[in-house]
Amino acid sequence: MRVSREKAAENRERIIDVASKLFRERGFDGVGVADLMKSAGLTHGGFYGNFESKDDLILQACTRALDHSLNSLKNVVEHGGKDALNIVATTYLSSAHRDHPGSGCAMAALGAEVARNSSPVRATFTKTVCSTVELLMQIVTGKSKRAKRERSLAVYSSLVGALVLSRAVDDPELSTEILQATLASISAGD
Amino acid sequence: MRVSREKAAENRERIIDVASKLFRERGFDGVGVADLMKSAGLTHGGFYGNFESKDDLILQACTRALDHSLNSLKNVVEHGGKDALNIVATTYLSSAHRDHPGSGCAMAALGAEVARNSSPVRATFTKTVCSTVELLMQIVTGKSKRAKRERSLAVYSSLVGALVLSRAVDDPELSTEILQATLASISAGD
DNA sequence: TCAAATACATGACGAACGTCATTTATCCAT
DNA sequence: ATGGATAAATGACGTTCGTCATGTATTTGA
Repeated sequence: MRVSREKAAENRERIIDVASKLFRERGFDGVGVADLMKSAGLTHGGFYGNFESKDDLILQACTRALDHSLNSLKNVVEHGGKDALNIVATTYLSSAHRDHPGSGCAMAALGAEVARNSSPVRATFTKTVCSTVELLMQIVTGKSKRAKRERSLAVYSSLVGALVLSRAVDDPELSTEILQATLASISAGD
Repeated sequence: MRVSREKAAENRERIIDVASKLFRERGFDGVGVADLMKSAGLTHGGFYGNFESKDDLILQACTRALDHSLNSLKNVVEHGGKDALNIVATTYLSSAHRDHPGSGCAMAALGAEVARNSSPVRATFTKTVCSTVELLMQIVTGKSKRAKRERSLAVYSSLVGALVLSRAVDDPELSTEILQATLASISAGD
């Protein structure tokens, strides 16, 4: 079966979107190509017309997920004013974010797996870390640029770590406690 | 082929040790049963005499890894005196730890994967988080027990997040910067 | 010393994996 | 309107996966 030019492009986009969601939910190895295509409403055969390989798709899906997060952050930085850091931390450390990894931070969901991946995916993650830190520097407090950068890195670490911990833990109460303690620590000015 | 009673027990222990190392290095899905047994010097067939399933081994390997980390922490808490927190943070945020996930913190290496695992493994991780926080409470500063607990949770999040980030990143300089910024933030008393 | 117990090896199973050649059906350009 | 281009479906490939039944050799207990 064939489909219009634009419908085809739309399908391609949907595959990437679905992949970026499923990878964050189940990990790279937890999603097969057939799974993926079915979730996008297609059959597995059409995959290699759109992508060179699964690794190729992983790269594109990660890029999309990271870009999306970065844009959200940029938006808050630009329009959050004085409260920007608080907004960022509160949103990131919300139970909603914790409970929906598929639409959340790829760093927290896939960071550990990416570390094992020697491929270009790591480069994309690295670039995102750089950009994220630069954005955070605009909303953290600090006497010097150096101090702001240091604090941005520390805040970023706290955010990612808290999310990973809160997701790994089985006890809802403890999970929430982790998020709130980290939020308090960040809000306290560090 | 058969082997003495104690040699068999020794083999079993070695399988768990090797598994706890390989899982942390490659993730649960990244290590097959055959791989594992070969790394332990055995063939894949003997596996199911020792373990009920791969999930069973995952549980035991995680328990071992977590216990080991917890014991290391306990040791520093008991003998580290005034500098205990600094020793913990410096060790945890060292390049050696970053570069050797196979013998390092299971929370940082497997936390995201465990979050997807509904099994008893999550319960083990939860218990370890509880114990870790209780130990950290003995070495952090804080006016009240409540404040100490909050700070312990925040420190724990920082440690895990910094390690995940530093491993995900491709650029050695940035990676080290993440570790040192987080260390500085923790040492600064928060 | 000899029989029973058992630790590991061998080899096979169905399922799922990533990949691709081929076919089918439809859009697009002529 | 028609023919070439092409998006997706079909179905198959060789691996590798987790699992297990069976075989074999050795240790252990009587």
